[in-house]
Amino acid sequence: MALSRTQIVDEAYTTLCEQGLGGLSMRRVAQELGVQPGALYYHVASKQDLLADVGARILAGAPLSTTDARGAAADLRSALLRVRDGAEVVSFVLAYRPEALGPCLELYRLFVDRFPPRHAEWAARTLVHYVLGFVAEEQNRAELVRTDILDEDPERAADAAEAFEFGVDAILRGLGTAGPPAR
Amino acid sequence: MALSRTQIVDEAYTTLCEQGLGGLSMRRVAQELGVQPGALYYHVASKQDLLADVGARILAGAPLSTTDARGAAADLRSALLRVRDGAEVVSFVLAYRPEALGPCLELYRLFVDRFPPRHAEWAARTLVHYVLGFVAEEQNRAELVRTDILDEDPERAADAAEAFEFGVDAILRGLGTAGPPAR
DNA sequence: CAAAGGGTTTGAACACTGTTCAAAAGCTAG
DNA sequence: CTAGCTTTTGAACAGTGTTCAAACCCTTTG
Repeated sequence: MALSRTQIVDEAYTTLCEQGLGGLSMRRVAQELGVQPGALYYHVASKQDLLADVGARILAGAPLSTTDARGAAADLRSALLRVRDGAEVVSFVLAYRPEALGPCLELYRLFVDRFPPRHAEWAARTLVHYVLGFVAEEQNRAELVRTDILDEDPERAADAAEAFEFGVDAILRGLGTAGPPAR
Repeated sequence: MALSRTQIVDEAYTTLCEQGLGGLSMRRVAQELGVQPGALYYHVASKQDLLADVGARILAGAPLSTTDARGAAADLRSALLRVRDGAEVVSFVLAYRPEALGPCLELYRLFVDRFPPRHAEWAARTLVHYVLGFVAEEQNRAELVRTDILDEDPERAADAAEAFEFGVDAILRGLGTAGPPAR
């Protein structure tokens, strides 16, 4: 059967899940598809181009809540955590081709009735930047643990969800959106 | 003169400023020092090890305010912006060797009299994650512009500082720390 | 049925990357 | 001057993203 862009993105996504960003090479994807590396470049302009689609797929896997910002942030975090180095990939795509990340920026709808449009977008980005920063560190650490460069830190791991929510709640409180009352 | 670790870190820092992370290779650093690549590995365990020191140097360049969280966030952003891909490097080091980033995590002192220690650290990390996420996107975009993959967006660039402060203020408001009153 | 014309894939090459290690070189203390 | 230690070399290993002429396969036309 003829190779297709979708097939390549699928394989890249799978490889990313299994091997992380460090193990995701064009050559490996090609090999997994039983094809020479050069063949990929007929369907895909560059590795970055391919990554943009992979980033979109990461977010497509778990749609964000459209009614509750607190829930949406949690949804985003767990979508990212499902894929090794998910935050790093999505963070890159956010700069490279933000339009590929539709669902992510749809988040701003949650703020649009509380802010002028310009500020609603900033509010959404504040939340997204926090989530990406938080999960990027989480996953960077996980990769280092996997290669025995770092020891696991069970205490930190156990607190991760709570620490994450602490930040989300603070941000939402500051944005004047629904959240638990200030303590 | 004999090669030294400091000399290598200096050269790596300079190369990072001039060429970005994509142009920072062990071979290039070696060449710039008039030395064979292998020589570096007598003074440095790995590229990651080297990057940890470079990350520390990035932050050392501009010490953070120790009295004002809003100012400290701005200081952190401008320290990162001074160096190409500064946020990506520091973000990695935050996971790889956080103790090398002393000044960055000292930020938590600003929250220590308002929260129990555990929460003070989370508060500091919330701010740091946001700043890193924000600047990482800024700089990723800048790198893509530099390689003509993206067009410059003057409108976004002009608003960057304001957007950044919008987020910082929201976070600090949510954390219950000094900041402008809610609008 | 054959030939022409795509679209698709190959195979090889280019110019790189981080890292290792035996051997050589440089230097200093005895 | 020489033994011994620190430092550097040079070469190699096993990869990386990307390009491109040439070959291949398949469909459509004569």
